[in-house]
Amino acid sequence: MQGSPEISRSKIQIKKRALILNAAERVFARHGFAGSRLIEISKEAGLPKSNILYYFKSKEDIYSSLCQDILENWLGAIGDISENSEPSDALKKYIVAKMELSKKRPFASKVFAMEIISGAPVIGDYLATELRSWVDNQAKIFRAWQERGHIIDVSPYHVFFVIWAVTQTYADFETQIKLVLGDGHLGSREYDRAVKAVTEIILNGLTPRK
Amino acid sequence: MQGSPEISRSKIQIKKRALILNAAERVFARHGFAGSRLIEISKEAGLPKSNILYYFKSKEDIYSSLCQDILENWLGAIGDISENSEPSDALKKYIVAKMELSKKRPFASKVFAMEIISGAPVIGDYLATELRSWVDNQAKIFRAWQERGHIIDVSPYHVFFVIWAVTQTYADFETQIKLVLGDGHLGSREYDRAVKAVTEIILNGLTPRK
DNA sequence: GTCTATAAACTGATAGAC
DNA sequence: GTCTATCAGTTTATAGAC
Repeated sequence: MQGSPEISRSKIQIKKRALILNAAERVFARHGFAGSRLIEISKEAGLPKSNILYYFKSKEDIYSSLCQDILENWLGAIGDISENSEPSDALKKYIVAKMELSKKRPFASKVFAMEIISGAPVIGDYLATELRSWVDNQAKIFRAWQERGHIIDVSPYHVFFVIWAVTQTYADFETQIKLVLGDGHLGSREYDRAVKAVTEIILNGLTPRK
Repeated sequence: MQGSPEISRSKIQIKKRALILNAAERVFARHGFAGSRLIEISKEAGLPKSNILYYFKSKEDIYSSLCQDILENWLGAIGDISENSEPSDALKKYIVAKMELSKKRPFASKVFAMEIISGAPVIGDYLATELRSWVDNQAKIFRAWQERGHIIDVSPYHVFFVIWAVTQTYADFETQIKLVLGDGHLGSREYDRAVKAVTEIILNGLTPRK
């Protein structure tokens, strides 16, 4: 997960690399790293295969560049949970932001899902360091809320596992959801229903009863 | 998803096929169908590669047999939700059963996750017919509960998507959970905490406030 | 920068000896 | 039933013409 800070690229390089990463995202989302073929990425990108290996030195290079790109995009899109806000406001914002991300970039979510199911060979280091310390910090805020009686007394870590699971399922298991709903596509109306159900269940679920 | 009812097999065939399917479950869980190699399955099973293709006619045959096996196992392990019981009792039973299945057979859960993320080419038909009609029936029970004011008014379908996502995350994203918790393994103590958190959040989340 | 040709290694599956 | 040998097709990656 080391950055590539010193590499200077021309305009066309930046453009083509972005085109290839975009195509790779769709291919890796469907077959994972090991199951994906360069020729499929090249077809998806509308480029000859050898052109792909001109812009990236290997299949692994494409994959790790993609993972890094997704990671940076996600970190930018989702903010922290601030201690000063009301728990319900802060959590709602977080959940809605994650649901929007699932809707906006479902293939990125699928690439991550496959990567983690495969044992996180590429992003494992990030999970164990940056993500872990981020969750540790958020957990402190949760504990403060719990001491004030604002949310129920459950492990904050598992609250995050629940939120992640639920919000990402609408990207990762889109196929299943479509087939069970009998809908050709997960339209905006159904997606709104999903956001409503998810936020209601989790927020209500975390709120104590007197 | 058609059964193979008429095929008679000797004892050794049954035994070796089970051994191979067990090995294949671990391999497919890690790399998905397209990313898995017969040689890896053979190593995992402790058999020479050509022996694998003596007991199964192709890689696809292994995979679809495995999917069918998992499906039957799951249908047997998890019962329906009965209308007559209290919603909280019925739902708690269902959630705990799903959590136990995730703990007991995590690789099976991962195979399914990868299959669905890949667009469900093999189990798609099952999802669109059997699973869909099962959920349709359960949804009616939910609607009855909602009319009596026993659970909150959200789409029953999304309640299932939430429950599935949360219970399966402890199998599928086990790697991430371990790394974030900083634990070498998801021990029984932590798993109990997970079951507690998940059931509390969902049951509390579905219970109306007067 | 782009594309054809091809090397070098691998993969699913089969044939046939034991 | 088990195992070695091997075929035919594929895959990543490189060399070199344009």
